[in-house]
Amino acid sequence: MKLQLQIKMNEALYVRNPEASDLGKKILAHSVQIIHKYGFEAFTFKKLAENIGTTEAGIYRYFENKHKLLVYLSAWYWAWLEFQISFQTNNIKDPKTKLKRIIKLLATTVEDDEKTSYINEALLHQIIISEGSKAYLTKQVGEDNKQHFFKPYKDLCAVIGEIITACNPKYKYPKSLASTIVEMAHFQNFFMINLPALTDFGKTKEEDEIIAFLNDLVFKSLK
Amino acid sequence: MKLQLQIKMNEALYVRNPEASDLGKKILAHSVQIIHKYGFEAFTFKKLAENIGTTEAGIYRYFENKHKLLVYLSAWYWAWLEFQISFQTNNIKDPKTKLKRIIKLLATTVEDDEKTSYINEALLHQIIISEGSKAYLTKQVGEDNKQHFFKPYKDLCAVIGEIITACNPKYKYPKSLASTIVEMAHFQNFFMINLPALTDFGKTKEEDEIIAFLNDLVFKSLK
DNA sequence: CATTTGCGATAGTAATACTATCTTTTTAAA
DNA sequence: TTTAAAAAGATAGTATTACTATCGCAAATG
Repeated sequence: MKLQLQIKMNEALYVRNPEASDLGKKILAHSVQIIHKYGFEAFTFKKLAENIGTTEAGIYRYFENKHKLLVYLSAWYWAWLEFQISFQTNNIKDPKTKLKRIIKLLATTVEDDEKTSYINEALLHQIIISEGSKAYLTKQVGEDNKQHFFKPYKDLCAVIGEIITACNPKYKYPKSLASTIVEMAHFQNFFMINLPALTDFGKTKEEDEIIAFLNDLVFKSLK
Repeated sequence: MKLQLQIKMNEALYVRNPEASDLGKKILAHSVQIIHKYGFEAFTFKKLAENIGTTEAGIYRYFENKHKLLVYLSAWYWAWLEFQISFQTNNIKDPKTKLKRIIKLLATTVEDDEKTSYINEALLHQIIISEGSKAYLTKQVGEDNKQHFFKPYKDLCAVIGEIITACNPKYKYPKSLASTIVEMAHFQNFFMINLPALTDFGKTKEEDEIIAFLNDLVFKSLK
């Protein structure tokens, strides 16, 4: 028997639950492929529909617009990542070891997770690196936040913030440090590949160096 | 006599130099206003043209498309900020004092600079916080980088990286730390205002706390 | 005085981001 | 097994966006 991981998504993110039908799952699967290939700007519902073999109207039955779809994918990613983290750090008692493990998970290219058949996590991870911030860098961020669209992201940062506090209860900026390492795990990766002058890893292009940088940053901060 | 600060911009960023004519300056001035008010997604050349009292075709004579205009504004901002920084830290010899001053300049709301009449730096600063990353978070980042569109940003980070090295020549990640503080000076500000759960400053919403956080982060890293 | 240039005005096109409606197929409850 | 509701397919249509092209006037330039 195969385990299936189901993530309960905020209902306001979709018109019809894409995880509850075949077409819905295809929409998720193919949108990940297309956004990864062409970028979010060039991604349209028409292309997606053609790619799946359905019509534009068919997509609109699931998602109001492409922004909502991006927010959906982003929320899904953070929820999935939080599960990965809680799973993979489950037995670790020492908060420092735990934090190290988390940094590694944040900054490492993920492999496609068999537990979720329709979403390719490896591609989604790439998408979140280069398109993820566009989910909240908008004029509607306030509205979207009121509807709890960013809850998975905030939850993850909260969890990391608590572990930071467990490492050093006197440290004054656990939440900001948490959001810093989450953002930087992605940005330093993007810079390393695309704007290498902004990093110290341009030559080797090794994720391990990003991990070393983030560990240095965090554990010196907590000393 | 009034001093005029002229920033020499990359010629590939525009079709016709906007700083060399009246209409061009109006395009810069009004695009800052409109992007600030409606956000970059809702900003169109048609709205801009109507706002100025010219036609769409008139705008296209200056900028190929709105992405180029955003990259232009972003490049202008970083070039302007680097000048501000070099000006305001000119006499400071101690690299630590210098770095502190820079962090303050990065994280502080700027006032409109009288030296540049047509661009409102205070608004532009806000724009760069919420739209700035969209200049490079695209599929064309490689092409754009080849044409040196991000040179002002990279130059600023390089300058900061050198001061970091001057503070502690043994520190292994000066460039990554530089890009981290530049990005975080903006992101923590955005989060503080829009997604306060991601920061430790949600209650007070004080820029000074962001500065304190960044100082803590940097100087513990360099110890 | 001739000429470039800058700009306004107008027109047109392909693509995007939707909305609406009607029909057929699938599913699931009576 | 029938029946009706839900999902999906097919088609059409609209407003807006993101451009490109052309023309002619007026001011600056040489």
